[in-house]
Amino acid sequence: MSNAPYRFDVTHRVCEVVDAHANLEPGAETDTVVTVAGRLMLRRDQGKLAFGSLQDSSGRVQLFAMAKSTPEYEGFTGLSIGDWIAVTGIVMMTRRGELSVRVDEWALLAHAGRPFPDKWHGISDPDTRYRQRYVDLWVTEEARQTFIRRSQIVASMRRILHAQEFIEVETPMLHPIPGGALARPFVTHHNALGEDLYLRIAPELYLKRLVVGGVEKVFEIGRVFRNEGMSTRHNPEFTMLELYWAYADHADMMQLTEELVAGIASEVLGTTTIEYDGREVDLSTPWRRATMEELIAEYAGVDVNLDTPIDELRAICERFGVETKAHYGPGKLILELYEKTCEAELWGPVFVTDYPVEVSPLSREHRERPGYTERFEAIVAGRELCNGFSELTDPLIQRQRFEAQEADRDAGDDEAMVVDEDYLRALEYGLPGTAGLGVGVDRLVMLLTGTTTIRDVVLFPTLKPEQGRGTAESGETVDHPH
RNA sequence: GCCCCCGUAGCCAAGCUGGUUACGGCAGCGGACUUUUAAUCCGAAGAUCGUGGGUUCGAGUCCCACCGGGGGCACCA
Repeated sequence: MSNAPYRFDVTHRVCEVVDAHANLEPGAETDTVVTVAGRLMLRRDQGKLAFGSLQDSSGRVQLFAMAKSTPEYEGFTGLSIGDWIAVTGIVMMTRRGELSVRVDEWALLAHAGRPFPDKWHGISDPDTRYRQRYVDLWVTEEARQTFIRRSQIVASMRRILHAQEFIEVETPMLHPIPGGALARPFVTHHNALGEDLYLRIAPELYLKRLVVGGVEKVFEIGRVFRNEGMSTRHNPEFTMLELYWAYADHADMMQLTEELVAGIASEVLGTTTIEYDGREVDLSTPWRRATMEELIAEYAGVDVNLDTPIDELRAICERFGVETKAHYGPGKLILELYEKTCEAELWGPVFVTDYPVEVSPLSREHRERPGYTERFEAIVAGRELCNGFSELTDPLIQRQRFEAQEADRDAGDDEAMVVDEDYLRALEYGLPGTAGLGVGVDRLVMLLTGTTTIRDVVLFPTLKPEQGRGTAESGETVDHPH
């Protein structure tokens, strides 16, 4: 059994020691005694002297040990890189001007039985970084910073929404009917119920039920699951912010969205001008608004709308290399054309508006443009950041939309929606004009941390199982000191 | 699901058109060293070259399959 202590009294975080003694003269010794703890990340032995670097969650500080004053000096110099230790001693400055804690007492808290990667080169293999994030976090400074920033971004998001009196809720992750988005779900099974359940693809329909229930401003930040391909911007489970705001419409929501994103950037980064992928992004408000058709005209140079003859639309799509299916109507064709020709080109931030009804089964029809909806997506750096709209509130129209979706499903579209009778029943009780928004939190974090792959903002991204490779069971030798 | 690329010791990493005992660095091990900063110096060691087949007198290198990863496409409110 290990004789490592069950608990240990630490008096200072490393950053507190560093901050409080930044201006010591070289060679100075204070009479401030501190106890710090962390991992030994480097060691430089020099005979009767030894230097080490102790790292905790707040930073690094040098350790200074002397054979004549450090107890069990041989044991100290025999520590492994990566060992968790606690050190008690005075704060001092070496002759070369490196702030240090003198090792007057020390204790081993946990031995690192596996060697840490190269102290200088770190880990380059992404597989190792994602699989063994516990190692990556110690070795890769940027990784640690990214996840700290992620926490700050989400905290800022909550702070801003709470300040506007939105209420945070949690709704089911196990859904009897997958709904609220066009996506393939993961299926699971509940034994006692004897029923299949679906991991949610969106919380949308539950949150709008809450508006029916009188929660006028509501949001949820949580995981959703989509059974789709993986890429630099797609992880099968990812985090969404969804919010609903009674009595408001899409224009209000666009304003809230840009203020939210710019506000988070200001709070967390101190600026609304950021750099992404080598280019500047100006998140300051207001953001440009442009209809989908205006953008198609701008980027593809063709004028299309819902009145364009469908044969002509198909021909245009083919000209731009868009793959079309027989059951696509004009709305779907226009959306496909937009996605092919515009989306990746849009640096933004820009709100793309006026999505066709055909591709927006939960959005309310545009008050001035029949066939279109009051829906918008914000595009930043060529990526979809969020989606929002004036919500469809009429239960009869919603039923028709669901039925149209089921027709698509019957035509072979396994991402189409199915009729949710309870949701329709909720709408029958009355949903006032309401605006809704969904934000991809991981993508927002990517944007604000300058990260180009979602795996760098998700602590444990989905990977294939490694099947025993590199695990203790594989017969690899592990150094057990006890 | 498709295409391209990658996989050499705990980590980083050479290895040109196939040619004998696979170059090094860090970490680890032994030794020297009382102010180092990726400490330095000396010494010894550590490799089923992702796995399995195949071609060849000879394979880390060429071919096939599989495993894992990366990028792209498809898919993706």
